[in-house]
Amino acid sequence: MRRTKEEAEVTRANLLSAALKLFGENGVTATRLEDIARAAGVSRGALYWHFDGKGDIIIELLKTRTDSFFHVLDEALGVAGDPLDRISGALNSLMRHHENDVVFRDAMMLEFERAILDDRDNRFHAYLKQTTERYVKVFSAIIEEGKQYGSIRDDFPTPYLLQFLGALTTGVFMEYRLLSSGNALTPGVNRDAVIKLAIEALKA
Amino acid sequence: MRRTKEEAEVTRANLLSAALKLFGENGVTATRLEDIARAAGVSRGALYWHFDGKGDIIIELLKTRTDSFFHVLDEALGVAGDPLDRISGALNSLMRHHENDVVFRDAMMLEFERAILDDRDNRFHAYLKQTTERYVKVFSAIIEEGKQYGSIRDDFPTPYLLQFLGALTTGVFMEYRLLSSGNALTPGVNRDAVIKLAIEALKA
Amino acid sequence: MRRTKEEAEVTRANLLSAALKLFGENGVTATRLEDIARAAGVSRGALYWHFDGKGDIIIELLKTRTDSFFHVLDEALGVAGDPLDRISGALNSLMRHHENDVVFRDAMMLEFERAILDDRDNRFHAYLKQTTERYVKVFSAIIEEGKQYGSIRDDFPTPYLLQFLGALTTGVFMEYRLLSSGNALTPGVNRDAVIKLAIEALKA
Amino acid sequence: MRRTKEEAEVTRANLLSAALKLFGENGVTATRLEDIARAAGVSRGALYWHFDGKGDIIIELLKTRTDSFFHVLDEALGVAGDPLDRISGALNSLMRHHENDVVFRDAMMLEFERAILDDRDNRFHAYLKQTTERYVKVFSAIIEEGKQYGSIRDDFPTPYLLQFLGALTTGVFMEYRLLSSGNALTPGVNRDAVIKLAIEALKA
DNA sequence: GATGAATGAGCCTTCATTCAT
DNA sequence: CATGAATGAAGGCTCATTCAT
Repeated sequence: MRRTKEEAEVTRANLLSAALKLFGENGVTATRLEDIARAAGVSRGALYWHFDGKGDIIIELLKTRTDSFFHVLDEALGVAGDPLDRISGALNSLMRHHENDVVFRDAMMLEFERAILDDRDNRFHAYLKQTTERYVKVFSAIIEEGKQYGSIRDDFPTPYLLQFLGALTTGVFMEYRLLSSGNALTPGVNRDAVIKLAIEALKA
Repeated sequence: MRRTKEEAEVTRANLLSAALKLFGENGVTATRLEDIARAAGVSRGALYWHFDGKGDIIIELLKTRTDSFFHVLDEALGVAGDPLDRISGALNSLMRHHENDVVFRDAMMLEFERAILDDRDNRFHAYLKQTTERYVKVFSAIIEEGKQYGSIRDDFPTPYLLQFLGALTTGVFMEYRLLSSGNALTPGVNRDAVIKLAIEALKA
Repeated sequence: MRRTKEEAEVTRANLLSAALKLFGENGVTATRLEDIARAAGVSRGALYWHFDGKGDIIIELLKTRTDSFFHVLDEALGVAGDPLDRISGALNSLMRHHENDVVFRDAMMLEFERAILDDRDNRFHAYLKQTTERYVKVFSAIIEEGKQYGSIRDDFPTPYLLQFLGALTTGVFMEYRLLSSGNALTPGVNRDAVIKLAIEALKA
Repeated sequence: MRRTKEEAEVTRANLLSAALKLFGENGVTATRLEDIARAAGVSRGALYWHFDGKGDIIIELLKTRTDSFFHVLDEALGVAGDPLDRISGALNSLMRHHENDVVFRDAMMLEFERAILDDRDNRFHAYLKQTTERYVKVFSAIIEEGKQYGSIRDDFPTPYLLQFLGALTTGVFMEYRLLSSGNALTPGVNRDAVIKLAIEALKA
């Protein structure tokens, strides 16, 4: 069957979103290409026309993930005002997306997959590295800004504060993930409380 | 061939520790029974003499994990003095073990494996649940104690403080994990800083 | 590699006939999927493309067996004339097929495989039941007809005559089977004699 | 544990009867040595002390089978009187044993196991051959005797009558077997009717 | 662009057999 | 005599990947 370029694009997009959904639900390893193809309504052969294989799909998704993460982050941090408030807003925004946007959550969780972490041929490493570095840069900047501004404490080196913030964020993300597996510590995440406590810890 | 009862116990122990090590290094899914057996210096058949299969090994390891986790935790919390100091000490102890004791770290990380989280036949769920519940109980108690004692803030419900603490701990654990994959935010975890910030956030 | 639909059908048919042949020669249990695939000139993977596994192949073969058995039987019984003669003709026809058509013989013998008889998950049972019931119905009818017609003895209930006939048929079939294993009672089956004796026993 | 000679004999006998029972219930192939040993209350090692392996057990059982079969047969045929009556009695006796003596039935059925029929290394063949030949000799003799006596028809060569009789017997045995698998033609075997019909067919 | 067919490597599991104790 | 531990050869099945059409 000959298809137009637009139809092909649709197929490609369907494959990607099907893959992300299934990766999120069942994990990268447990998701077969067959599953992805079926969910996208095409055959495995079609998948191989659009992508070079499983790894290629993952890379595409990692790219998208970086984009959507920083899109949310930049928007939240890019407002005017006290940097600490903006950090608070950013945390809130990230967590809200995690809670409400399943695509966003699936994309974030991709990062914690062993299949990606233990990247034997270093295919994915670059994409993760890139995110990490940008994350560090963005947050370091705003923390520095907050110190200058006077709202963020000055008695800790920025990397330490960054680490505190990063760990907390990661931990909350994991809680969301554990919630869907029924293994979370508490029956739900109280966004406001966690953020308030984090912000207080950073406060000058 | 191992013949005596003691030698068999050694074989069994070797299999378990080989499994834990390999699960930690390469992930549960990527670890083949063949790998475990070879690392333990026996054949796959021997593995099946001691265990019912991969799942059975995982369950044994999860049991051990619970034991070692609470062993560390109880010891750290079980001293006299200000509950907040004891929490601080417990965090320190857990993180130190994570840093220095690779067996401990591998055991802790087992919990975040998708193969275990997405427990289709609910074989592992009970063991995770058990840990989670005990963790909640232990930490809730000491937080309450701290409130009574006057060193922990009283303006947040205990579950919220617990969640904050839990997320931070999980996040730091993940950082250790990411460090070994080369994907951590920072080149190392500064234990003291993270703990100090966390404790300050809880302080009355 | 077979690519077109027709070629795929050929592959499928080859797999089935190879399976039947090997089941007949070596038994169901002793036949490996590898053997079947190799005999059909394809890989084991191809086998799994066409069938769900060994059990699925068996079911297909059982279906075919029912068809070919009743095809032979109906044709032989469906002529005009004395029912007893028609029974005689049917026995003759079945035995001749057993002697000359190795595919027919293998298909018939499938039924006596323990792997099929001791059908733990009741997958095959339905197919056997179906054949048995139809066999009983067909032969009961013609025996009744023969009684009416006056050529078959009336002093025995039909089920008893049916049983006599069935046992004799089964026994002769087993003889053919034993012949190929070199364990038969006699160096060959004398069709005419056995049938004549059976028919005389039934005669009014 | 050191055991006396008598105890060892008991173990051996237990192993044999456990094996026969399990072979009868689940088939030779599906019965594991582990099953046999467990049913006999010993370990697999013990089994290997008494026997050389699965094949050795089968051979022992085949020997016993021959003995018990001819014991029943000889006793029934060895009376005085009309040979045809004695054949009738023998059939009755064999069928009665099949119906009532599970050990006898299991022993008889052993013969139809593929594992034994398709004896690749010809280990069992001799034992089967021996039975077959003796069976042929015994029945040929009594048929000849019946012809002489005048009660058995003279218009068929003895081998043909023998074959008729043998097939019928085998067929009835199979019916007993199928009964326990739930696949028999009729809900039970009517011994008297089948025998009467067979005898009439042979009658002079 | 897409499909259906086929490959082949790899994994889990079973089980007869061996053997030190 | 008997046990428990261990071996190793298969066998069934899965799945990423290839490719003619």
